[in-house]
Amino acid sequence: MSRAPLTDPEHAPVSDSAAGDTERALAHAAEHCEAHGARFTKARRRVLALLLAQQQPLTAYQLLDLLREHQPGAQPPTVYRALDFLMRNELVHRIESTNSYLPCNHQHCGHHPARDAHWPQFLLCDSCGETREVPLDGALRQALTLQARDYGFEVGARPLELHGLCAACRKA
Amino acid sequence: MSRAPLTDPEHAPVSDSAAGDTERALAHAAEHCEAHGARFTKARRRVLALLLAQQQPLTAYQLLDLLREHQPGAQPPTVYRALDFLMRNELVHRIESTNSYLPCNHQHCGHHPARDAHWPQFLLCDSCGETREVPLDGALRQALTLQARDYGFEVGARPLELHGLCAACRKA
DNA sequence: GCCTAATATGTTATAACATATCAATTCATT
DNA sequence: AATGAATTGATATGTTATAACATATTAGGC
Repeated sequence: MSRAPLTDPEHAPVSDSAAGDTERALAHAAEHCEAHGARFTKARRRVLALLLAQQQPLTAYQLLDLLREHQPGAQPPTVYRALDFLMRNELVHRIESTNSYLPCNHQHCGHHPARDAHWPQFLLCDSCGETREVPLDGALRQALTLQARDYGFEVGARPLELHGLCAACRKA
Repeated sequence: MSRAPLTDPEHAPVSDSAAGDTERALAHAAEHCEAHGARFTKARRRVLALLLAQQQPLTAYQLLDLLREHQPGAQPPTVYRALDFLMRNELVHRIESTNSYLPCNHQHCGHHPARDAHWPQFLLCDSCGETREVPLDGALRQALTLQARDYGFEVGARPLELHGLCAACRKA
C-alpha cells in the first residue's frame, strides 16, 4: 500500500481553522472520557491529536513514527494501547480493509444528538485514498437487515466499508 | 482469533457427498481456467482442494501447515501465490475482517448463469465463525448505490462483510 | 525435436501489522 | 503515607504478507 505524506500537528504549519477543529475535537474527547470515568491521558491525547491532524487514516506504524518525534522511546504497544482505548471509547475507528485508523467524526454515533446509535459507514476512494465516514441511512440499514433476515442472520452494527471512487476522482 | 480444527482432504475421512462436491468444484475450476487460458497447476489445485475440504475459511498459514503435510518444503509464497491466482480467477475469496480465505461458491457470480456479475456478500457469524457467501440482492445493491451517490461516490463491486449471528447461534 | 519467451515455483529474507508478558510507575482513594 | 487499580515502559514474540532472485516448467514458433 502506498500512502500520502503525513503531518505532525505540533511541528507542521496548519490552518487556524484546522487547528481549532483539532482543539475542539480534543476537548470533546476529554469531556466524553471524563463523563465515562475513562482517563484521557497524555499518551492517548497525543495519539488522537496526531490522527486528527491528518487528512487520511494512518496505519499504526505511521502513527508510531510520528509519535517518536516527541517521544523517541515509543514502541508498538504504546500506539496499539492508545488506539485500543480510543476505539473502546468510540473516538477512533479502525478500517479493516486498509489496516488503518482514523478519528471518529461523531456524525453517526451517540455523541451526535441527531443520530441513531453507532453504525458508521465508510466510503473509501480506491484512487486517492479519501476515507469518508458517513451515517448509515435508514433505507440501507433496513435493506441490510432484511436481506440478512432472509438467511436467518441477525446483523450487528459493524461499520461497513464501501470501496469505490470519490466525486473528485470520478471526474478525473 | 481462535479457529476450528482443520481437515486434510487426502488423509481425513470425508463423506462421499462432500468428496464428490470437492471433485465437482475442482473440475469446474479446471474448466474455468482452461477457458481463460490460465494454468490450473498442481500447486494451485492442491490449495483449492484444501480450502474446499474445510467447513470454514482458513488463514494463509493454516493452509501452509496443511500443505506441508504433502509438501514439506512449502513456504509462505507458495500459498500466497496460489491464493493470488485463485482470487484473480474468482475461485477463492479473501475475507478482510478475518484475514482468511474460502472457496467461491459460485452462487453470486458470473460462473453461475442466473446471477449478475460478481458482487458477493458474506454473512459472518461472530459466535461460531460460520462464513456464508450469499448473492447481494437487488434491493440492497440499489440501496448501497443510492446512498453512495448522495455523497458523489461510486461504489465498486467489492464483497460486503456483514458480521452478526447465524440462525443456529441466535437460538442458542 | 529444439529453442526461446513466458509463466510458475523454490528459496531466503524481510516488511508490515499486532499482541503477550512482566516490571515499574502513576493515580485515586483511604 | 499505604493500598490497589490502571497505565506505561520495555522486551520479546506472534501473525500476516511480500520482495528479490534463482531455477524449473511449459507452450508455441521454428
